Amino acid sequence: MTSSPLRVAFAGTPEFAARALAVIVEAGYDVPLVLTQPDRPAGRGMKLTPSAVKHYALAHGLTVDQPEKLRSDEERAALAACAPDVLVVAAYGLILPRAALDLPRLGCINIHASLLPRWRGAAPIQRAIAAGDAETGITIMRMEEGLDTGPMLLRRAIPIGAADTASALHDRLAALGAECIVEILPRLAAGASDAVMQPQDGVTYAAKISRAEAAVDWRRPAEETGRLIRAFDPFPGVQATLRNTAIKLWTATPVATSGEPGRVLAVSGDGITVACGEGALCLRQLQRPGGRRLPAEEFLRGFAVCAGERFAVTDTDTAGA
RNA sequence: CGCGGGGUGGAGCAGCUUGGCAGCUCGUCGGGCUCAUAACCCGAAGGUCGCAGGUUCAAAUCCUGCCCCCGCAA
Repeated sequence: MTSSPLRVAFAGTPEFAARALAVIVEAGYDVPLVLTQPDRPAGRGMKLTPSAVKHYALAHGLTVDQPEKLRSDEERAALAACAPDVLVVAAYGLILPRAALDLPRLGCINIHASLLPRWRGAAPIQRAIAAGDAETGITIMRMEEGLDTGPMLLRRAIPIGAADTASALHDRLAALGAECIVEILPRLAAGASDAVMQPQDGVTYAAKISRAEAAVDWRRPAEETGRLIRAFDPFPGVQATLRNTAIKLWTATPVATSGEPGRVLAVSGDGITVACGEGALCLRQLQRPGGRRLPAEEFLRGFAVCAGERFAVTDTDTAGA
């Protein structure tokens, strides 16, 4: 793109990373190698499925390497051989050992979907929504051996809307991350060294989403559960149990009434109002096993719910049976 | 061959096990009633029962193949 086009190797796996790769390619950089995770069994039937990054790379004639890890010289051979100026890493899912970090002439930089040092780690988008953060953003940083601890090159914030789901926020952050990476590459090529150390205060970690978190706890405040539902949309979804049937909750808005946690307070085409530990949630979009997400009105046609019924409050609570 | 549910008027579902008139709730349209009123009553329209083949006097239902959607799991 300039007199000395950068050789930009890329490492990433899901859709978030694919967006960044796309703009790097479109910006005209020489991308000699794309690293992505090995094809994994995924989806129904557990068919071996290539990552979003691999999909893009192959469609654009890029060279792809899919090592299990990057610990051995052999696994790093392709990366070493392509002699990149810089390695851009985005949601790759593999630890880069020092030997890998030292390979590119200008080092490795990472696109992270949070305002570091808040939400270092695997699930920054979901954690930011679940915690009720007013804003989040993208941080481009130089990579070190620590988990998302490197000095920051660029940091850009966006607001989190009151109705934002992880899906919606992911898309905006992916676009922002893509913007940021093509903004920073020329500066890096010009020898910029204006990286800022991350502050020691305000460090939090965004743990991976665990299965257990997907079960709704009606004893929690309605506001908190409402945020969790948005944070876990589309994956893994927040699950409730009524009459022994697993029901996923997709859209829910906190309302001011209250009652015994799990108790159905009101039912209308507008939604199903369920009491929480603090306040209540009006469930507006639900899904039962084998079914699609449905607006409350349509859901109720196939699964009648009456005021006074009670959702199971814990895993061992059979009241919802 | 990871496990499982499903495709039936516009929407959501039942019917399939044990083959025998296409059913329910909602919506739509027409009429009635007139403070149960986001109600009630009467009537009507609207469906190649996912696709293709097979068995049968007869298939939404049983058999075979295919397409599509979804839950679990990862």
